[in-house]
Amino acid sequence: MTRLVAQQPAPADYYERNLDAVLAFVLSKRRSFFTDSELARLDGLARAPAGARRLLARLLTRKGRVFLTRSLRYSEVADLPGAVAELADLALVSPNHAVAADRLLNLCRKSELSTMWSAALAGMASRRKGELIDALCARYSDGALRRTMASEVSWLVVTGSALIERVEALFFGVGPVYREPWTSFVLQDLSELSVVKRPVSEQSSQFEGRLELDAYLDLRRRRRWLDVAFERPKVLQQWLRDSRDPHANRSLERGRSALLYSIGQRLERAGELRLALRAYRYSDDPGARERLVRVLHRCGRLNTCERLLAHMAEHGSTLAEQQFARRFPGRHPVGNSRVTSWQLAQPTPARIETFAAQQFRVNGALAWHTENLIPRLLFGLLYWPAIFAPVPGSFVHPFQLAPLDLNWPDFYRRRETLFSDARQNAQDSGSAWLLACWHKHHGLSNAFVPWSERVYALTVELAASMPMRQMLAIADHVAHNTREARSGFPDLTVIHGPGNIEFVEVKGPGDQLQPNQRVWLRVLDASNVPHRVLRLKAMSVAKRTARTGEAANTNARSSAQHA
DNA sequence: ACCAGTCACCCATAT
DNA sequence: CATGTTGTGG
DNA sequence: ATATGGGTGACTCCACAACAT
Ligand SMILES: [Mn+2]
Ligand SMILES: [Mn+2]
Repeated sequence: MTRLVAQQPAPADYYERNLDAVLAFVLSKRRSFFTDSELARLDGLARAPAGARRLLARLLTRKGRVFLTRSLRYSEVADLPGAVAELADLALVSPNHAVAADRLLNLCRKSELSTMWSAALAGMASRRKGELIDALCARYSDGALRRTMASEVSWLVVTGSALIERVEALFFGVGPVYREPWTSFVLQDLSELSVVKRPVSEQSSQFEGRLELDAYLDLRRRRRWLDVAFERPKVLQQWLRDSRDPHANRSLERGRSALLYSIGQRLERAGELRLALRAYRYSDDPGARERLVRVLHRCGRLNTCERLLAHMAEHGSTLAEQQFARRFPGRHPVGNSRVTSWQLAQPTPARIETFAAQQFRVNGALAWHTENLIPRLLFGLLYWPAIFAPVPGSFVHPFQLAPLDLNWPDFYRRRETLFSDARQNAQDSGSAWLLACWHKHHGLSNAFVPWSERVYALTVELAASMPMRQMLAIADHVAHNTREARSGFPDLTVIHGPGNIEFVEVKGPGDQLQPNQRVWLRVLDASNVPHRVLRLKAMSVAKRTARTGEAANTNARSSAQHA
C-alpha cells in the first residue's frame, strides 16, 4: 500500500479509504444512534461508486459547507457531475442550493464581484471586500444576489450536516473546534507512529443512545454560538433554564457545567450580576464556584460567602479550589519553595525560560524547557499498563489517546491494583526502569509521551539522575489528580551534575505564581523533590538608557535567598 | 489529559 | 509591488 | 515595592498557493 507523504500527491484512493473506514465503523458498531432512513443513506453511501465517495471525502476535509464547483477539481474524481448526482440522490449535497448570500459572495474573488455588479459597485473599488459584500446585501435580496451569481458560477452545498456531524462525533469523538476531525487521519499517517489498535467497546459509547448524543452536540453548538445568543436575552435565559438540572451522563454534565460557567462569565462582564450568580450557582465547575464566591463577596453577601467557602475548603473538587477557599479574601500564604533572584544585565529577554535555560547551560548544567511534559512523561511511562488497561467503557472511538474516564473522580479507584503493581515494579527496579518503559511502549500513540528524539534524550538523563522515589511522587500526584495535575508544573528541568536535579519555575518581572503552580510547588515540597522559583529582576531604567547601542551582555548576576 | 486549555503578558488597583 | 491573510493539502 | 485579579492574545503540524490589502 502506498504511503502518504507530505507535499506529494496522496494515493488516489486515500481519502476514499478513510471515509470507508468511518462508515464501516458506525454501520457495524454504532447503528443504534441512527434512524432507519439515516442508516439507509449511510448504507447507500458505502455502496456508492468510488467517485461519489472520493468527492464527499474531499469535501469533508475542507472548511465550511459551501464550495464553488470550480474549486472541486480532483484528479481522482473522473466524473464530477456524476459524483455530485450520486451524492444529491442521498440528500448529502445540493447543487446551487439556496444559502445565505453573503456566504456565497465571500467565495467569489473581489474582482468577480466588481464585474458581476459593476453598476452597484461603481466607485467602490478601493473598499474592502467585506464592505462590498455588505453593500450588496443591503441593496439586493438574497434571492436576487443568488440569481445573478448563478448566471456566472455554480456552487455545491453539503446538506447532510446533521447526519455527518453525528457520524464524525461517534468516530472521532468531539474534537477541538480549530481542527477538522478528518485531519486526524493525515496527522497519524504522516507521523512515523504506529496506530494503536485498542479494543473499542462494542455497544458502549460515550453516550447511551441517540438522545444523549443529540444533547451533547446541542451543548457543543450552544457553547460555539454563545456570542450570538448573548445578543438575545430571551435565548440566553432559555439556555439558563435548560441547563439547571444536573445530567446523569458525565460527559453531558461536564458540558452543561462548562456552558454555564461561560454564560456566567459573560453576564458578569456585562454587569448582569443577578443572572451571572444564577449561572454560576447551577454550574458544577470549580471555576464557576470561585466566581460565585467573588461576586457574592463584591455584593456584600458575606454570610452566604462564608458558608460557601467553608464547604469548598472541605469538599472542593481540586486542591486549588480548597486552597482558594482557605485563603480568600486573604492573600496567598508564603510558600516553602526556595526563591532565587537574578538581576538582569540586559533588557528583559522575550522568552525568559529560554534565557534562563541558556544561563544554566553556560554554568555547565543540562537544562530543558519542559513545563507539564515532566508529569505527563513520568505518569505515562511508569503507569502505562494501568492507564491503557481495557477497563469497560474507557475506549469508545478509534482515535482515542487516553481513557475516557481519565478525569472522572473514580479513575484511580477503578484501576487501583494495576497502579499498585506498576508502582511496585518501579520501586523494585529503580530509576533505570523509566528508560525500560520507554523502550517497552515506544511508538504507540498516546496523550502523554511524545516519542521524539528530544524527549528520549531527556528520559535518558532523568533515568540517570532522578531518584525513583521522586519520579513516583510526581506520577502519583497525577494519578490521583489527573485533571488538576495537567498544568502548573515548573518551567525548567535542570541537571546540575550526576544525580543533582531540580525543577525551576522562572518568573519575569511583574509575573507571579498562579494557583495551579502553587499546587505543584506544594506537592514538590511535601515530597522533597528539589525545586525553586527563579525571579528575573528587570534592568533599571538608568542602566538601560546608559547602555543604549552597546552589544547585548547576557551575564546575569545571581543572589540567592531563602523565603 | 477525550475536547478548549495553557501560559505569559498587560495594566489598573489594593496593600 | 511587497506583505499579510486565508484556505488547501499531505 | 509587591500582590492581586481581570483581561488579552499566541499557540495548538507544516508548506504553500491564491487572494486581499
Ligand atoms: Mn511556564
Ligand atoms: Mn514561568
